[in-house]
Amino acid sequence: MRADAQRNRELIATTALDLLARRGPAVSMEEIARAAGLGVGTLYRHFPDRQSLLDSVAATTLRTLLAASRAEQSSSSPRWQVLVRIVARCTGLPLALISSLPDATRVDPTVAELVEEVNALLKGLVEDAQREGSLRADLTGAQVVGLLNVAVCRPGARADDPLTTVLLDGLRARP
Amino acid sequence: MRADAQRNRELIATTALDLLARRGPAVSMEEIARAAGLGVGTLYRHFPDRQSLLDSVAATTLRTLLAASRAEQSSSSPRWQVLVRIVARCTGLPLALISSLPDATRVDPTVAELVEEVNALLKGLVEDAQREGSLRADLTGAQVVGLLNVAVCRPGARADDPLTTVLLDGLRARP
DNA sequence: GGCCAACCGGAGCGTGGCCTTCACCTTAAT
DNA sequence: ATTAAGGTGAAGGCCACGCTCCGGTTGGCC
Repeated sequence: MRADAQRNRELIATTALDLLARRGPAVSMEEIARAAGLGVGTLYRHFPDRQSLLDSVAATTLRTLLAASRAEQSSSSPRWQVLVRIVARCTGLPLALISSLPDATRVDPTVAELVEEVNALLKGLVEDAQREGSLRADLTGAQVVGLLNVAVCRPGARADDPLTTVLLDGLRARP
Repeated sequence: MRADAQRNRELIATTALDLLARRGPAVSMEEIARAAGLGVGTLYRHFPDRQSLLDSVAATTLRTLLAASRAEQSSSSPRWQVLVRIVARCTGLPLALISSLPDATRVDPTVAELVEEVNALLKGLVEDAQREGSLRADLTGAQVVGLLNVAVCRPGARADDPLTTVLLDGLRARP
């Protein structure tokens, strides 16, 4: 593969991720192309169609997140700290957008599996934190993961958002 | 006006509000018509175009909310209780959707003014609660109103949502 | 009951945006 | 210099949505 081709392929992926995170899942191919400083045709040279581009971005992002989360998980820090760090990593990622907004039947099986793994890891972590006594115990693991999804994986979210801060404080166990 | 016409007009308004709250601001005229058990033509008999229907729904909703909020505000309850009750009333209303999602220039001036009034009232209430010592003081009134908007006025939100509960707990002042 | 105007229905038109293609041009690599 | 891989963006095709319109229906009134 030619050097410029590889550069452009990565440029497309990172630009698409950025736009998806900032403007939501409805970004058009032309928007991505313009933001990357390329023509639309170039996008189709690298990805057979729009869905493939989205799936590729989602898979890469999820794999990175999963690896980082596993590393974080095997640390000896309190589970609460681990959870906070993972949440910080997740903020702004278009995870919920990719996993739930397009009807769940059409998603790439690889992506679906990765989403499942991330959710399972998060759920386990939440329940561990509850056993540790640092996270409020009046919600199920699935509920916590669900509310993190809608609060944290929304377009434009940032790790130092007031919403993220307040939400994490609200998840802390009460004395 | 004939009796069935008035019934249908109200049916359209309530159905549209319900769908906007549950499915977001992109609901089509045909979706609203189907959900109301009517034809599309009937919608256009009562509202000249889609925007008018949305504006009408928004104005009615905002007026109701504003009246209820003012009543609540003049009660003698702690400001925190007042705020919680108003938030409960707001959950699920497509307020942010109507006020911010369509570019702010095209909104009906009446709606824009009502949104402004609601936001001002909320901001004042938040600041009063901060002075009262019941609401955390490390955020500006505008920030709190902003996060309430995205958290509470999202499609599918409910007053007993885990997210709403956790968020309110996170807004409580710490001992 | 009978009349009429108001009302309802939903197929269909026009439009705009979006994905995708393709014929031609550019450029990296040898 | 050569050549094949890569890039371009205007044009095509498609689809969903807003909106219209006319034939059928229904409520109000004498």
